[in-house]
Amino acid sequence: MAHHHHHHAASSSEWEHKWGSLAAELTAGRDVAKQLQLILSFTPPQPSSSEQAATREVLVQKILASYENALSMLSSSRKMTPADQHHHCPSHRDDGDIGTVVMMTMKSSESSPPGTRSGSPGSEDSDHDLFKDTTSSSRKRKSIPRWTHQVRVGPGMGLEGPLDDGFSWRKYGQKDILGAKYPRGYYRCTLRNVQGCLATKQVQRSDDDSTVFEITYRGRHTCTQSQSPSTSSSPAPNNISPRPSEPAMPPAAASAKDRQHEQLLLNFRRGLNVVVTDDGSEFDCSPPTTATAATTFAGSLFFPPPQVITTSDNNTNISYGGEQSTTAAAAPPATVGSVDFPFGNMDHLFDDQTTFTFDNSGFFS
DNA sequence: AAAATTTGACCGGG
DNA sequence: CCCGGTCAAATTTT
Repeated sequence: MAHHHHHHAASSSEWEHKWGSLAAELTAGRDVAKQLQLILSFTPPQPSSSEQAATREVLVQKILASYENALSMLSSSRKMTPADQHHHCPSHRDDGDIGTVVMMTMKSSESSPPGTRSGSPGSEDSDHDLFKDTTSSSRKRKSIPRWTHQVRVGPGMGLEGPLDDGFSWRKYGQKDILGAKYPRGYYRCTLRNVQGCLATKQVQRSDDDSTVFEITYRGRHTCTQSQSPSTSSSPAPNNISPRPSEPAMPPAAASAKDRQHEQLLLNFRRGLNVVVTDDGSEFDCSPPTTATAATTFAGSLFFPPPQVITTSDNNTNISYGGEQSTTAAAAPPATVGSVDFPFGNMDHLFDDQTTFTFDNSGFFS
């Protein structure tokens, strides 16, 4: 009954494949757990059930800790050697959960040299971020914030996923990518010429799973996009992909700013310190040493108050400390990660003396 | 008619 | 020179 396929090579890749899927799945779980934690933190304090609130937090924290531990174990046990460009589909959940964010990756200075593998975008991660050393003063100056969502659309269902982030895009190009089965579509914010919003995104259909889209965003919206989602209660039936080899066709839906905030908060939660120059390019800055003021923000736990540093260079430095994280004592992710903070050109919006005020939703004003 | 997409040219980094 | 990202004219969609 049990097949003992222990062919050295063949099953090896399969093993790696499974391994990658595992990592991806874990990462996804962790992210979702983080979201839940976030949501909980936003929940207004219920005096009547303060105990339950505490319990909930504890529970979520345990879940998160489990994920973190599993991930760290996984990564310590085996580091994903980029030997083959095998692309693993990130998740196999199907319980009616369609059109969901599967995974998000953030890389600033990602280089894709024309070498062995660069064909498959989204160099697999699933662990890297925790151990990124940011402590080095780091003056990388040139990288435009870039993060990738992997989105899966369900057949026959209206795609409500982040394929539509609530923003309106205009396609300005399409390119065949070497080694990719499907062309890559280039989109930019419709209000580029109106408000100078430099946000762009590119959509790439996955090579093997045509239900998976890799959406890479570059730059953050500076425009005041209308979220106006409540136009009609009955969302028009959107055809998902009319023809093959067509990357994506985002309809229109809701929650623009919500999503934005959500993402921003997620970014925050991962711990970061960011600098934005007037150029629009981002700039790493030294981690905030004032971890002493680990005040509870947004009603509860994690991130310490933000630190806004404005240089005389008309550059705006927004630095954030890492998370305080009360996770299991085993794996303290107290390391401060470096994440790009994608603001567009804030030059128009702020002066070098503008004071940023972060509200509960993580945004500024 | 106006707005959005298509598609080859163009351009810059590696 | 190759590859990927963008421009812009032509063309299609609304």
